[in-house]
Amino acid sequence: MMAIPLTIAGTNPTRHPLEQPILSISVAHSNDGPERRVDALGLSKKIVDLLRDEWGIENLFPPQAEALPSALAGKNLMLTIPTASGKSLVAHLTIVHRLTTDLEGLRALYIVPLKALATEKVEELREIGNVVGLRVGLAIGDREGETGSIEDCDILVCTSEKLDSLLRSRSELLNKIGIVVSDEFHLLHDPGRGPTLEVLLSRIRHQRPDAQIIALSATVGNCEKLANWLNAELIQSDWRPVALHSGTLTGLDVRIHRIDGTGTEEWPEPREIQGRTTRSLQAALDDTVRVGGQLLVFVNSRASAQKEARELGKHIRKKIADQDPIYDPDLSDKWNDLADSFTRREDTSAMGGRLANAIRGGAAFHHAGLTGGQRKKVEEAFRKGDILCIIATPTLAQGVNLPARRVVVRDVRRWNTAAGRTLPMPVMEIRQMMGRAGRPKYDRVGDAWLLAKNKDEEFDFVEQFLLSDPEDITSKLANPTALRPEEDPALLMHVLSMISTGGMKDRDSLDRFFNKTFLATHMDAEVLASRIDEVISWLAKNEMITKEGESEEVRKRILADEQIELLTEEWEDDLPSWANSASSLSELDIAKQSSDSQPKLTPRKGPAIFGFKKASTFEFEEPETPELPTMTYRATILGERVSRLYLNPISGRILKDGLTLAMKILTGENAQGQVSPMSFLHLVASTPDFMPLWPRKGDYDAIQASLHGHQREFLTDSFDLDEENRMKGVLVLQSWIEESSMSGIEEEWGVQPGDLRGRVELAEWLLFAARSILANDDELSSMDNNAHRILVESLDEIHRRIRYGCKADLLGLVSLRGVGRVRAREMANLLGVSNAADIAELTEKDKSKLSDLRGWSPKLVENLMNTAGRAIRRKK
DNA sequence: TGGATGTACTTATAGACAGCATGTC
DNA sequence: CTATAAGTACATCCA
Repeated sequence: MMAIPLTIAGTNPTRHPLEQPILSISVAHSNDGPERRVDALGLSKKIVDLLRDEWGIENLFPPQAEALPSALAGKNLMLTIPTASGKSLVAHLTIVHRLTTDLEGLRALYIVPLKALATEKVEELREIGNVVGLRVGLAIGDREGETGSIEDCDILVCTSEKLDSLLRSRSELLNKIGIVVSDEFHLLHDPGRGPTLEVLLSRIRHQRPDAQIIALSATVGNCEKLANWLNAELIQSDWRPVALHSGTLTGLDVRIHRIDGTGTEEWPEPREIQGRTTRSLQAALDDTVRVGGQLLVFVNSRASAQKEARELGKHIRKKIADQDPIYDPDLSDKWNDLADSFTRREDTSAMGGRLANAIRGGAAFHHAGLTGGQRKKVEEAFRKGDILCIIATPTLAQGVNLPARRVVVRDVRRWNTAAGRTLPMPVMEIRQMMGRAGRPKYDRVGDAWLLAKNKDEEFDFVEQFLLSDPEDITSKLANPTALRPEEDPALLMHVLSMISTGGMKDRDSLDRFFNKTFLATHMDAEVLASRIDEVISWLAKNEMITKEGESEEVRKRILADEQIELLTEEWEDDLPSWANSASSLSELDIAKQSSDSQPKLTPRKGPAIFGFKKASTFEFEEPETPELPTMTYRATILGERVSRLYLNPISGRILKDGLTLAMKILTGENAQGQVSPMSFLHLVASTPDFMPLWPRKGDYDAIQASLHGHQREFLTDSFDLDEENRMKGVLVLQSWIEESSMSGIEEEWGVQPGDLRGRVELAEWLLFAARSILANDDELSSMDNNAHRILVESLDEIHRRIRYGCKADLLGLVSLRGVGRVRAREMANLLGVSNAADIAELTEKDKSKLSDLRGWSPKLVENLMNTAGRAIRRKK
């Protein structure tokens, strides 16, 4: 039962200039489709009651009605329907129903791409899980939630990376998994993060072939292919509970070119909104507020978001001052209160000030330069209807659910650093932004307009973004243009993880595993095999794994599997089903076997036989011969550490080399070098897991000076083209641990609060990783036990300094609850205290001195002394 | 006089996952 | 490799 969306795309014969819109109506479902009543699905009464009484749901939307019977029956499912049309309800109901009936005692995984989404899903699932006694746990990077919740819960909501990471130390986590939901499944396409999801799903299906998979995805070009890979029934629909009128805004002219909805909508006439032609956004805002709605504007840079927010805020203030009836003057007070909350003492960033300014006019901007807290406040204010408009970068579209009556997409192109120019954004992303228009339960229809400069551009936009299909999704697990294994970090990372903690310790197993990934559906098997060989050889050369020789046991297994294969003739299938995967061989495997007792390799043909071509600047290596299928591997201590720390193996290598050099410096073997906090910051900033910062024109002098002045302290000599960008990161982190204020760093380096926060977190993670690699390395500790101990302690110290953003003398204070870098410094300066014991023994005079400080109440001082007292007792 | 508008030139470019163990100002 | 818009400094216009 597959819903094929019917798209009527009629075009005007005189298409240009566009006097009439190009028509495209999507109608996906008729009303006499599958049963739509919730109480007819056989769900438990408790669930039906909750849906009716708490969530107000008695009837399903057509796509839900279509998907649920299969889902409840346990079939794999791929759902590609627009956001806000109730995808997750299908997943939620399937989970709670099956876990309380046929899958009782088993568990469910709900995989999402963003931490914020994880939190949102946990809340939804808890509500429904509570009524049937299912516990919901959360596993994301910064918070393990309630202790033990990962083991104890029935439903685990997690980010893909966190789950991948958890499986490296607790693979038994999968043992009781009965259902896996993969939300925002189209992210498989993302070069940075898609491979993790791909490997994760492959691994789950390998280990739990019977587990039900539910993939929730935005509309993509090749959804059949993806569904096929997942062995899933495809349900595809453009149906939306709130109709989406997508069109263009050219000057003041609004034309709708596409409607997605229930299929019963009327076609709106082209119209002209009121305002000035050169101020389209202001006109759009006025028009939106006039009908009582809110506006969401998408732009392609942070600066643009801030500028438009500033100007729209100013526009609104002016309208209110002019007593324009569109704008309610009473809102101003609310806006001022909200704005004040962004400029309190603790929040004195230039960014907070700009945000507050815009908010005084009822508009706000939203992008990743804001801190998590600032972003959340903006989202909250918009959701409550307190502010009228958000101008955002595209993040907002793929994050938490934040719909608006109307969306205007101002920019459809985006700067691409790799290409060095702007590129049109993917159709899918544009559609996701536009899809934010229309609030369920409040709006009958949502409008989404692409802002065009003229008719020409309007015509292009319609063709390119409104009427064309979204792009195909391809695997990013291997980089087709890579020349060296280093250019395939995803493959490096996941091959290492398979060997080290994934239980695949021979070449044949690896081959089988990767033959079942999505990558294998569109990469030549021989190319893939030689890529894996190259990666294995890199890992061996870099001391992450060792080759343990050929295994007779593996040889027997291969032969046995071949027998089964021949008997069942499964190999005729292009895509053998996962249930049989454990005993099926691809044609390649068979070709590699010979009939005599010892399996021998047949050399692979074709240009890819030597895999990565070596760039001439790198040392020439002997041509690689393909690995024997029976070759076995073992992870080294370093390899295992790197895998568990979730590091890119290249980062692991850089850290290990840097630490080795540091040891040599400490033992005197290397007399030129020096080890300082800068050494460690530079080391972690040199890894590919660290994200550099873009220097501004004026930063280069300071960066160059440091690059030369601190040369002796560097533990790694990366010849990276972006070493200046990395050095900027180092200098910003340096300012942070020297206790520069947020606004100071912002001023000096042009780094926004969210960016600083991000780099601090990265450095914290990588310093921890460095410490962990060092502490577990026998080779290094045997060089000199004392030097080793000193080095571990220095890494510890710099790790804590980064975490708290302070100099070393405050570390005894900031470890106390309620004390951060600012309070610690104030106390140290005023009273000369340096640890919990000092604080516990404050005299009355000290206490009153402290209370006199701005922001210090007597109550705060009292609490602090109690905390210090408890900390001391705990130590004893 | 102050705000809005225009011109020529320079400058900058979206985002966010991972360890570990508990709490900022 | 074919961009685009914000920011800056300064000029001009208008109520």
